[in-house]
Amino acid sequence: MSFEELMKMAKRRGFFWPSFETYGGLAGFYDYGPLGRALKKKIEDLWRSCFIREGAIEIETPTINPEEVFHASGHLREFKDLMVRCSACGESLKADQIEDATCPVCGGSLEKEGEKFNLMFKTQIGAREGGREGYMRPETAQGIFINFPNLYRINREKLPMTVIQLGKGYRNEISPRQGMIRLREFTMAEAEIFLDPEDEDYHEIEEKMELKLLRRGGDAVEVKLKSSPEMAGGMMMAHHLQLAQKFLTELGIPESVIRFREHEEEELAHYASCCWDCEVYTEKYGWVEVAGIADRGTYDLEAHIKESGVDFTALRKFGEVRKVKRRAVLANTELIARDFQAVNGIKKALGEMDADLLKSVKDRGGKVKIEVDGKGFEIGPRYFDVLDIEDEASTERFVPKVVEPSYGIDRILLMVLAHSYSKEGDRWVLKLPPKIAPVTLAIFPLIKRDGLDTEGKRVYEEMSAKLSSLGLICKYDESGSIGKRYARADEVGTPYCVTIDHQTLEDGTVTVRDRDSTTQTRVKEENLCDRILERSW
RNA sequence: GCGGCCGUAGUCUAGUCUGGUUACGACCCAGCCCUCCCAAGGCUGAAGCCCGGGUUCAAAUCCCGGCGGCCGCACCA
Repeated sequence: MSFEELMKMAKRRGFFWPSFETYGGLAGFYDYGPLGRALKKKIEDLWRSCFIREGAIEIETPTINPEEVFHASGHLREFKDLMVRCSACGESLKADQIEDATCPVCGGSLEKEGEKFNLMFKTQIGAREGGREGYMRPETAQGIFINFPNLYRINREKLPMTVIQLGKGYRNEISPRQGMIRLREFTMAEAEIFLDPEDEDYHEIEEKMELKLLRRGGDAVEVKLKSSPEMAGGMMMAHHLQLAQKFLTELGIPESVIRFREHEEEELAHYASCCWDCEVYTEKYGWVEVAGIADRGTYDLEAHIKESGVDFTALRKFGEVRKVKRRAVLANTELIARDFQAVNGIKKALGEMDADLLKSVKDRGGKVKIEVDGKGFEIGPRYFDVLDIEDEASTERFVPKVVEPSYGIDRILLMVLAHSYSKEGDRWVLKLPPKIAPVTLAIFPLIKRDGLDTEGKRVYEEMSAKLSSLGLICKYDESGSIGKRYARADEVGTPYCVTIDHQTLEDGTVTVRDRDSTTQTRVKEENLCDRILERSW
C-alpha cells in the first residue's frame, strides 16, 4: 500500500480530493466526498462519545472572533514577528533579533523588505467604518475559555469540568505540503479540562494499558502509567494519554504505530508548560502528530482576566472552616486628613497597592508616591499600617488550571485509511472497523434476472429504511458480475454484503458475506438487521 | 517565500526533443447482452492537452508570463 495509491482511491471512490480544482487548485484545502464525509462524521461521533461518556459537555462557538480574544490569548503578539531573509546564505531571521542590516550568521546583506508571518486569517467584521477587526480562529479552545463563567455555572459549579468543541480551525500556512497533513482549514476536536490544581487525582489510570513514551531528549520506552503518572505530567495528563490511545485503537490504528512524544522546551507553544504529542507512524510521512495533550496551566484564564477584567475564578470549598492568613493595608485616616485632605483618594490608592510591597516600604521607612486627581502625594510610613490578619473561611476563589487534549480529525482520518487499506492478492480491502465504515451494508442480486433483482430491490428498500434511521448507509448494486460488486464493496470498506440468490425465493434466507474473511453465512431475512447491527452500531 | 522538476479524460499513460489526418492505449464509470458467488467475456457510450499571450499557414508540441502540484531549504505559534 502506498500513499499515492491511497490518495487515488480516495479521489476515485469519493473520500476526498483537493479543493478548487475547477479554478486551478489551491494548496491546503480539501473537499470531502460522500464516503469521506460519512467516515469523518463517524470518527467525530466516536471521539465525542469518548468524552461524553466521562461527563464532558459540548458547546459550539463562532469561527470568527474579534481581535480582543487573540490579543488576550497571545496569538496576535506571537504572529507579529517580522521575518527577514539573508540574500547571501538564505537564513531566515526574526527582525527583532537584528541590530544592523547584516546577517549575524554569515555577515551578508539582508533583504530590505521583511515578511509578516501572521498565521491567522484576518477579516473585517461589519461596515468598514466603525467595523471591528476579526480573525479566523486558529484553535477552538478560546471559544471555551472565554465562556468559562457561563460554563462553570451551567456545570453547577463543579470541577473538574470537561468542555469539548468540534469545529473548523484556520491557519494561513506559509506553504502547506503533504496533502492532507497540513491544511489551512481543518477540523479540530478539542477538550478543555478545568481542574483544581490542588486536587488532581480524579481519574483511575488503567493498569493494564501500556503506552510508548518518548521523553525529552530520550529514547522511547514502554510504560504503564499506573505506577508513575508523573512521567506524563500528572494524573489528568496520564489519563488523557491513555484515552488518546484507546480512541485511536478503536478506530483500527494498531498500538504498534502509536507513540507519545514530549515537546522539547523550545518547541512548546507560548501557553503550554508541558505537552505530549500523540503520533502515528506511516512509511510515507514517518511519525505524524495527530493529537496534542497540553498542560496550559492557568495561562488562558489569567490572560482573559487581565484583558477583560471579568472574574474567571472557581470556588474551592474546604469542607471545614479554615484560618486564612491575609495581609491588609490599613490607612491612618486621621493623620492623612490632617496632612493631605484627600483622604478617600489616598485610602483607595493604598488599598489597591500590593500589600507585600507596602510592607517592605514601611519596614525600610520609605515613602510611597501616590497620584490623586492629578495631584501627587508622598506618603510616609506613619500614614499606614500593614497588618497580618487571620480570617476564618470555608471557601476561597482560585483560577482553575487547564489540561487540553486537542485532536486533528483530518489527519486521524488519513491515518485510519492508511492503516486499514490493504491488498489481498488482487483485491484492495479497506478493513475499517464496521462501526466507522461509511457504507455499512451492500445488497446484490446474484444475477439480474429470475426475479432476483426485484427481490433484491425490495430487501434493499427495507434495510435502507431501517439503517438510515440510525445514520447508517446501505447500497444496492446489480451492475457487472457478483465478483466485481464484492470487489467494489471491499475497496470502500463495506463490512457486509448481502446476496439474494435462488434459495432466497424458496425459503426467505439470504447470504451475508464478511469483508475480511470473505466467508458467507446464511441468515433468515427477518434476522438480517440485528445481525448487521451487532458490530456496526 | 527561494531553488529544482513537472502539468494530456475520474486514474495511469503514448505523443512534446524533430510543430502537420479525427490526440494512442488501459483502468474506472454508464447502458445493453451474458453470468447460480468473489474485478470472466461481448457490444455501445461518456469523458482530456492547466490558463493567458506570442511565434507560425498551422501549437499538446517552440517562446514568455501566470496559476497549480511534487521534492529540497525555510516555516509549522
